[in-house]
Amino acid sequence: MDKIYSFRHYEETLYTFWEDNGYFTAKIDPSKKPFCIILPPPNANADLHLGHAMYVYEDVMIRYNKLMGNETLWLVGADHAGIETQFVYEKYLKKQGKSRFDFDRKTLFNNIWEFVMENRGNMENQLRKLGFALDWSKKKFTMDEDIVKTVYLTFKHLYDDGLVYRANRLVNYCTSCGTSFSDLEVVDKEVVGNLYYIQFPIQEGGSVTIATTRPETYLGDVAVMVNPKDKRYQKIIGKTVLLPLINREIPVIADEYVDPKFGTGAVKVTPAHDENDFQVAQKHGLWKDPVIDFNGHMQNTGLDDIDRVYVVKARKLIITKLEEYGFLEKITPHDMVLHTCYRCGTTLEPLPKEQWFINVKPLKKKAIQLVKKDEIRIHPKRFKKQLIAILENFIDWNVSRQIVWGIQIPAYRCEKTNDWFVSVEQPTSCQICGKCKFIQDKDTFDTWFSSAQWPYATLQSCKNPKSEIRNPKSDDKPTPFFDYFYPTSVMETGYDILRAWVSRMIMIGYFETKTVPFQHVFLHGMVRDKKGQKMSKSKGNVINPLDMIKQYGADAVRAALIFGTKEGGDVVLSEDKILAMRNFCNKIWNIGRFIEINQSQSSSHKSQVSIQKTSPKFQNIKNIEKLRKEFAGIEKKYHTHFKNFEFAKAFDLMYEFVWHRFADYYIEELKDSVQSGSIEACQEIFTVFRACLQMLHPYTPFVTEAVWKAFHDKTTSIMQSRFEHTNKTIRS
RNA sequence: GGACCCGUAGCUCAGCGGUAGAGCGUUCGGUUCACAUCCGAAAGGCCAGAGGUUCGAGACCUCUCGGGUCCACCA
Repeated sequence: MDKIYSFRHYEETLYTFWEDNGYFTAKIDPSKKPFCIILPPPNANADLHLGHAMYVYEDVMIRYNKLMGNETLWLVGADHAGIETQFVYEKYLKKQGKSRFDFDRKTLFNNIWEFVMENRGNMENQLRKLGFALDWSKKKFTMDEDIVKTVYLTFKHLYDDGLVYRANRLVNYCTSCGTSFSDLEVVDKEVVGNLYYIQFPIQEGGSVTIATTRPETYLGDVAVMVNPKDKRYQKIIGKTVLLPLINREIPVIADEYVDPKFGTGAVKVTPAHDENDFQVAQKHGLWKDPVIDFNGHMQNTGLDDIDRVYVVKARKLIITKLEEYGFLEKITPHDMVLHTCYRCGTTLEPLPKEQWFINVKPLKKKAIQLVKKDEIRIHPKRFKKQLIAILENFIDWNVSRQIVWGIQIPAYRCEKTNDWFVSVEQPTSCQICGKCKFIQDKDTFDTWFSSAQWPYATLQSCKNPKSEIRNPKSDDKPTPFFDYFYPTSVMETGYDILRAWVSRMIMIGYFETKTVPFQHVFLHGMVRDKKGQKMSKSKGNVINPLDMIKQYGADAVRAALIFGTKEGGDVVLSEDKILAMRNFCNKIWNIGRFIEINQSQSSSHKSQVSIQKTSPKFQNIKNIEKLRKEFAGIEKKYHTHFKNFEFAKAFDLMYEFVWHRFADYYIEELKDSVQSGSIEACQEIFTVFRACLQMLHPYTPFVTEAVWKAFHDKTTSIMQSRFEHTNKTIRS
């Protein structure tokens, strides 16, 4: 063994060794306990960042379970990441002086497909560099044919159960990007805007002043609304207001919703352009078609010189006009939040658009039950409350996206009746009228809709290598891996996507499979820099995991993400810490080297050994026994931590023990007798060290395997070994 | 407005009812003898503040102050 552990000589070779010899490949073994984790699929098109490196927790669990003798599957896949990827591709097009409008739908889709496929390998190799024990033989992509089919089937099932509906709802629409966004994708921007006070004349005499930040939308108003308890306005409720400049008549209505303290206490109601107004108007049975179109231009306002004018410009024109005619009372500055497009920064326009929605009420009810009853257990515990709150507040899910890069919604509109039907297979004839040419919805699914099905969609599509004969009937195909590994054991992901992903997997997963998609959820924290700031390119504090791996080795980077952290807490990562962990890896290596040197020595001095044996040093025997006892305690604690999902604690424990107790104390104390060939001392040190290698292996797989091979047949792996003391120390 | 997390050594963080800890940094002393990517030693803390529970509180409870995150609302 070399003086220093040089990870560069080992990492790639060892990973290839593992992969080629099938150590990552899951089989179906009914005699073993299955343990399965589905890797949250990274964006196929993007490089990994430090957040992805946090999936090391999954590797820790997988490798631990392998050493426990369980049959493990860590399933790897890639996400098409709809909006994100299309955005990246469009930037790429822009560099070439083109845009998405230069292509038809099909060509654009195919181009993005090729673009993604070219880049996909990067991400996969980066996962390998991290040492992840992923089963590459079963890798999946969210746009694989069989996955798409599953997604279609789920949608059909939801549709058949009456949980899918089409509704004219307000969506956050970006008039520049030409697409709508989910609430989750909206970026809030705090600005100082204006509050405009406008006088509306009342037909019966007098006037009422309303305050608004969006004066141009008054042309789409359906009512003026006041609080029924507001004494100032009691007498105008039920009267008729004449909208300035156009003289359209609208009623004054009353609703608790109005806050009397805000503005003047009187509010204009514009159902087509404001989410709250939309809801209130619906309650009162009021509606008026939009006065802003999907390109951001005014329409149907009743004012010829305003129609077809861009909305920002229209606002100025209208204000000038209102002022000119004496309707504008005053303008005051006002702190407000703009909903903006995360892609281009344009202020999003709430616009009514027909979309597909999923009624989540029954789904979330069941999901809440599952979480509350611990059918799905959340680690760390504090996230349980948070998840329940998230589920309780879940509103109906808009799954339509107006982009090309995604799974096209399998919904078809009859040209004759305008009714819709949903079909998993490409229909040959209209299922409504039977003869028309029907048109498929142009929209694609929200990426999270396919992600929500990932656990069962992937497992169902895993082929059993032994029984390739498959039933052609799609609903009745054999799904041995699904049967064996589902529900999966643990879903491990960042706490930031509890809402977007975890909650939806539970809802959809249960709906489709009638069981939980995973038994445990383990959430990791965010990676931050030395100062506790989020890493971002603009701050220039981004640590590239691959650079660090190149410099310090994968084991060091992995260990640095875990060492000294609290479960679910954010991780502060610095180069210093990675360096410290590299030193620890070297320490592991050198303990092995010490043992190796002394083993060969003691075997060459066999004659001396027996002499040594007849003259026992009581001190050393005492130390050997002390070590044995102390290590038994460490083993017990280690396995308890794993049982409690306290992976960082288990690692901290090993770090402290291996370095500061085992190496610094015991080896130093027993050094003399080891070097003079004491068999007892050598054996005990080797036994403990062997077990330590196994216990460290989930965290630092490379160095432990490299050392392991130094003591064993080179064709074997530490991954074949099993914890020896497990029966004594833990109960399953 | 609702919820959650965090204030512990110079810095970044562990500690979850019983003698204040780690990594990095600092100071001093050590390399033929596994490792200088090392070893030994040292300095450095009213554990944010105030009450309370307890024989005993960084730890549990209440409040205050300070930092962060998520959600809701914003005419």
